[in-house]
Amino acid sequence: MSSSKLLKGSLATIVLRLLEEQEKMYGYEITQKVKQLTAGEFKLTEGALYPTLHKLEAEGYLTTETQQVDGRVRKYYSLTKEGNAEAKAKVSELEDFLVTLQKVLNPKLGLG
Amino acid sequence: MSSSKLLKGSLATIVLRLLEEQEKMYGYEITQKVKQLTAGEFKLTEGALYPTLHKLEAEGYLTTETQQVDGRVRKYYSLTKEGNAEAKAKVSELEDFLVTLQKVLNPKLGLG
DNA sequence: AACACATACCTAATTTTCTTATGTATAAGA
DNA sequence: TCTTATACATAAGAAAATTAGGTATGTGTT
Repeated sequence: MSSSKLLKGSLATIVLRLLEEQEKMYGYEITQKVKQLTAGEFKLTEGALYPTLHKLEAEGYLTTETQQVDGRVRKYYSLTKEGNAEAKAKVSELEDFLVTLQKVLNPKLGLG
Repeated sequence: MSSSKLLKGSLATIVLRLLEEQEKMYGYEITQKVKQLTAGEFKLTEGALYPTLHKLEAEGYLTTETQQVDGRVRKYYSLTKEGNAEAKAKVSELEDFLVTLQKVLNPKLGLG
């Protein structure tokens, strides 16, 4: 994920989250979805995305099926049962993290 | 920073932010402050912190002064003028990032 | 036809940033 | 004396990105 090099470590969570929303997605589609959702602020690079997808598949969180569309191959990813649980866990973990981060960035809010 | 291995890339921002709040801090103090602010959820390790402090100093964002307290050395860090600007910039950048991240994690809120 | 651009996949080298594991040294408390 | 806390530091390795390439098809433009 590019454009600010922040939040390294959240890409897998983002992918899992998107697949919760949308049953099946292919790699390129994911890059476009992120671009669209963030108005171009996150530019998910392929060098980051594909290895992440492969890793999630290897870990048993995603399954794939390949389709031919207009002569081009699309590899659709979807959540396995374990992937569904992992998605919930990871998103929850990330949200907790963001709340905690706010406590550091904005100490006064948390301590009165 | 430990305990969830998330948000790699935000440590420098956190350090700069804390030094905005408190004029002078030394390394160990920063680890304890983060621990306290996050109720132990973030465990800032020394292996991550010290190199970050050294880097920020090398970049001209921090200056140091050493003090002897109870026979132990403390190396106090404070923001330079450039460090002050960098702190504002980095915190702002991180906050923007978090807002954008929410759009991905919670698409429905952003798109109606 | 030639060319650029979008679609669609992929990997490898490098860099950044962390974790883990050490090492040094002093002070305080059991 | 031994452990824990304070206080600094570095080095090896892992994780996760960036950067930079590679292959291939379709579409639109000149």
